[in-house]
Order: sequence, then C-alpha cells, then structure tokens
Amino acid sequence: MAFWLFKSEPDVWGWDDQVAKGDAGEEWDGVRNYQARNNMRAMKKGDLGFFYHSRTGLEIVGIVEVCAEAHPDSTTDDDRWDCVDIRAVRPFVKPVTMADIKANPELAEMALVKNSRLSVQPVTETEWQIVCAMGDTKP
DNA sequence: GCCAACGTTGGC
DNA sequence: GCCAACGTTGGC
Repeated sequence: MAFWLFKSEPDVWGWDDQVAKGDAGEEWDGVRNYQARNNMRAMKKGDLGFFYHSRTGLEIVGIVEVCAEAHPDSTTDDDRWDCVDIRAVRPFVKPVTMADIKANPELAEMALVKNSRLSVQPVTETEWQIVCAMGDTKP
C-alpha cells in the first residue's frame, strides 16, 4: 500500500466534482509531466491519496482511492501519457492547509513543500498519518 | 495579478 | 548534447 497526493485547481476540478462521480470514480487525466505520470504508473489499485486544492484553496480537503491502475489518457492521442482513475473516499473533517503543513517541522520534507509544482506526488506513510491526525480524519 | 521556479522546446 | 528562450504552474 502506497500513499499519494493529487493536486487540482478547485475551479477546474475540485473535491465536489470528484464526490459527484461517486464510487465509479474518474480519470485523473490531463497530466503532461513525466514525474507525475511515473508516479501514476507506480500506483496500485487500493492505494490512497490526498486531494489537494491548489491556487485558490491551498488545502487538503479529502481522501481518494485508486480504483483503476494506469491506462492511456483518454484526453490525448499521444501515447506518452497515462493516467489512473480515482474515487472519493471521505472528506477531511478539518481541511489541512498549506500553512498548517509548513508550520509542522515533521512535514518539511513533503513534496508539497519542496516541489510544489509537481501535480501528482508520493507521500510517506509517516506523513500520511500526521496529516490525517491534523485533519481529525481516519487514515 | 505578480513573479519565481521549473519543465520543455528547439536552434545550433 | 547544450543551453537560451519560452510557457506554465502555483504560492503569495
């Protein structure tokens, strides 16, 4: 079991949109970055991830689950780009903001802090536990 | 809205 | 294969 973080601008694709898709989930498409793609290719069905709102939200708002492993991105014919499907699992009781994360020295190594531009990031199990605790949310 | 950081592109 | 130019991202 591995842990991840998915980033999206909420006015483009937000948590509410993800929840609306229900258990069927939705492609995490549109990624055009090799590092992010490689992370998605490494995902296994059942892996969990944080759902983060960038730019106009700046907070982790929910937990998602990988419900389909990497397959071609249906929004392009370019076969370089794969994506996974994710479904909403549960919202954070208390969203964890970028400021909260930066204020916690134990989270200083998170990709979210060190490489904020990467849109699909790995999260360590330790970071996972800490962030869930900060959000009053079951891991 | 600004601008720094980063990734990608393309000419050489 | 290098590197300058360019476009995009995302925190502030």
